[in-house]
Amino acid sequence: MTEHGTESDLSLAILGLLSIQPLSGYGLRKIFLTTAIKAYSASPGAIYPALQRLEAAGLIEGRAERRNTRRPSVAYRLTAKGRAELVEILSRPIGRDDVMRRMDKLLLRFSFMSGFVGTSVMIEFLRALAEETERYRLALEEEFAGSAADLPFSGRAALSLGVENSRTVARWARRTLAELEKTRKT
Amino acid sequence: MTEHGTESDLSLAILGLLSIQPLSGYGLRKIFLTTAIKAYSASPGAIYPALQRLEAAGLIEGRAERRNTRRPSVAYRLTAKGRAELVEILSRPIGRDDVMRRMDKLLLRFSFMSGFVGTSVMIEFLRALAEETERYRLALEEEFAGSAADLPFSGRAALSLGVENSRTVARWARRTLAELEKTRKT
DNA sequence: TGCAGCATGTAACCTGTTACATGATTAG
DNA sequence: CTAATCATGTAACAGGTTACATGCTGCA
Repeated sequence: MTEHGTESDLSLAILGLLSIQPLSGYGLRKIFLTTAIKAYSASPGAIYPALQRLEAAGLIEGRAERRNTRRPSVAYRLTAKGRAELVEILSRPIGRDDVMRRMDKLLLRFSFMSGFVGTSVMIEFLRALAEETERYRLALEEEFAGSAADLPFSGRAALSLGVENSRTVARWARRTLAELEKTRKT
Repeated sequence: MTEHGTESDLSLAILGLLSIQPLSGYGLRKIFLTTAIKAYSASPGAIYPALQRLEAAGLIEGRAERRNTRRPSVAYRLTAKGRAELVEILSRPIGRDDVMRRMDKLLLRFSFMSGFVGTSVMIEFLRALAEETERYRLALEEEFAGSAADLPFSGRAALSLGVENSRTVARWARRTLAELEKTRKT
């Protein structure tokens, strides 16, 4: 089930960051502005409403800091429910659609996994990602083989970048999987 | 300037496809459902309103086919204004933000270029893409070097996939650029 | 005759963008 | 004291998602 207003990329990024440390809205903004967690809107018009939604859903909880001023900053942290929700999101199976259209979100999910879900979940995630991505790459290559002759130069080239990107992701997933399994045995 | 309702990925995909051949709403849907132009919503709730917006803006024009039935299908084609608009969109400069957050749109743009804009525009596009992507890759690598020690395993791994993806794109851009320049000389 | 696929559309809802507004704190 | 930065928010708008609704056409 899970409450509403909890399913966007931005919400996931917020939950993930708050799982590491409590942060204010502004603290989140700075992270979105200055680190590689790009792609997730840093605009106040997105962040503050998202925080309100997450708090209304009981997934995060804000405590006023700097009590003695009229404009207190609020440090948010995950609630137990929020932690459970994050685990649930991180543990979801990977579908073909995720690989085709939501690779960014998959990466975001993976980046928050360490220490939050067990190694077996991470292993399963990477295994499924490698498999689905390979499958998708094969489909793209078939399409390429079938239609390359009809496509203009730029269409053909764009499609072939799609193939290469899939290759890069699948290779990364297999390599990371191997690293993880090595660590586990040690 | 350019009218409203014309700037989304979906609108660009529609303009691009109609620049190749006239299509009905359903024809567009089928393409989104069955080819590599994934990532662009195939749902009627997105496509039909988008077509209405583009027609209202004077960029496309629908002609009723199958006149004698009560539910005619409508074949849309680009107007002169729509062609001009598409050329303008395809020719826009590439910014850092595009490379960080809108790579899909850049690829979509490139895929429609052949025959629609001159070789010099394509060359400039690829040159700028390679350059910006390289720059971005360097920034990611710097960030990786600076924070890898603090990051948990999965965060580090996700960041390193970001680096590899940038490498793949930059390499593709340089290679495609070389191909294009060779073709030109022939 | 009835079902699958062709074909078009609407309405409610959700969330991000842009632009604006406000006040507090700190460094020069 | 004043400018930059910290810090939080709202409102209008745009566009996509989901779900629903409708009717036609060809075929078994």
